[in-house]
Amino acid sequence: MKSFEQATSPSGDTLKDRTLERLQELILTGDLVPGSKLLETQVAAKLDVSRATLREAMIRLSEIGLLVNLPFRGSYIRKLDRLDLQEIYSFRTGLEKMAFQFCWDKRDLISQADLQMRNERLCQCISDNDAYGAIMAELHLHNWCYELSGHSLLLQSWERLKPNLQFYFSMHQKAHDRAGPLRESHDEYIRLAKGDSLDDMLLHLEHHMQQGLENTLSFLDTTS
Amino acid sequence: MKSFEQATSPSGDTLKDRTLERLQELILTGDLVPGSKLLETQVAAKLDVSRATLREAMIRLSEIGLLVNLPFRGSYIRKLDRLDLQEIYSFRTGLEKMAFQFCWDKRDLISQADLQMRNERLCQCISDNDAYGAIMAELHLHNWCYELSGHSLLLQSWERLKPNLQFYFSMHQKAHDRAGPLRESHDEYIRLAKGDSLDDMLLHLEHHMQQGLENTLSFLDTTS
DNA sequence: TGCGATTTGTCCGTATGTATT
DNA sequence: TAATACATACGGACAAATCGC
Repeated sequence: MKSFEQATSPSGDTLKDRTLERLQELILTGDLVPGSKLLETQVAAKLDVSRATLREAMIRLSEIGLLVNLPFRGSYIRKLDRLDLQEIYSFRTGLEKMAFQFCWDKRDLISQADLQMRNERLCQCISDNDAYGAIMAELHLHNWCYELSGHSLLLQSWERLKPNLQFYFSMHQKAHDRAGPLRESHDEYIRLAKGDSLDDMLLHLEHHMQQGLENTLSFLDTTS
Repeated sequence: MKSFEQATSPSGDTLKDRTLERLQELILTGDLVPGSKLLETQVAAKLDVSRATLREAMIRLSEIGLLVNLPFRGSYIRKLDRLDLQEIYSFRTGLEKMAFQFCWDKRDLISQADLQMRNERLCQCISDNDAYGAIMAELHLHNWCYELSGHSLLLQSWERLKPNLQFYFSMHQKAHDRAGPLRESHDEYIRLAKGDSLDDMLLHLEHHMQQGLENTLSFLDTTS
């Protein structure tokens, strides 16, 4: 189990990996402002690592999409506009529909109880008005179908997309100093995910994601 | 146009990028045997680059999936079994269905003529018995819907998956010294892609991909 | 437009840590 | 257990490209 986690999520073992995580954290928390340039020597000093190690971490952050690297010109914190948000949500919708198609026949009592628990954790965060916790809980809830699908390419693709979602939420929460799209609990989502109609689930996913997108977009409009 | 190509496909500009392409070429052509270990000093000397530059290229090849990096143990050429092949094909099916959903309303006379041309190039390669050209032509044909979709995340995901497909085809072609799954021309695929029923297209995609997978799998069986 | 300052890209030598024998 | 081989990581160096004046 331990070795499996290390194999799929090679984090924390090497300094390069820890640097990646720390830098990602700095981006997600908003300590590094979107659009600003990262000076390698400066950031390397700040994180107390060599330039080479930092550069290796930045390459992977560029692949995720949190950084934009322009050859000979530097790396910049990714700036996300509403078009990017629409792409992320539409892609996410497609991925999650795939995930449910793959995991559908693998559901059992244990995994359903697991799903239930993840939802309850989300509900708890919402009622506690814990915005950050709610974001993480919601992502963890949606992680369920990808894990259950047993499809490594699909899971990998989702893991790459996930930081972008976190980035949005944190970005606007920081910018406007109020809770982001604190969504309603996922009752319908859960009910259908436990149900016996895959078509209904897929249809609901379209609606669910569209709702999430519109929530976030309208949230942006209130401040533009 | 030039700057756009550089922005979306950052290739050839830096030594790191050229090294990535050269190393990928060595893998795809079978010069580097799947499962074998890559010694950094040795490969760096062979490619005439520094270890740092090579490592930056290898990181991105690991993300694509052509290399497997084990911390403190080294990097190995990815070995692909039939389970990996099934994953690649099923994921590819999902991606291409997404692509057609996004590009469907963007089709026009010009893009349809473009699609036609790509198919004719493929047919030419097949009738010429040009196995390598056919592989490239087929991938270029399938590229059409991703480009037309205008969805950068989707295109990016496909671009990441594509080398894995090339890897398979080249792998077995090399191993058995005969043409890989030289598929029939994509007449039905083209006809439906030009037609006016998205549902028919999506349905055909499932069948088309399943056919491709079975062709490749049975091709493996003949030698196991 | 040009020139100096800054930064990235790239290389090298070396030291440390890990895995394997 | 010791020894070897290798990956990891560091610091300094230089050229080339970019940026700012």
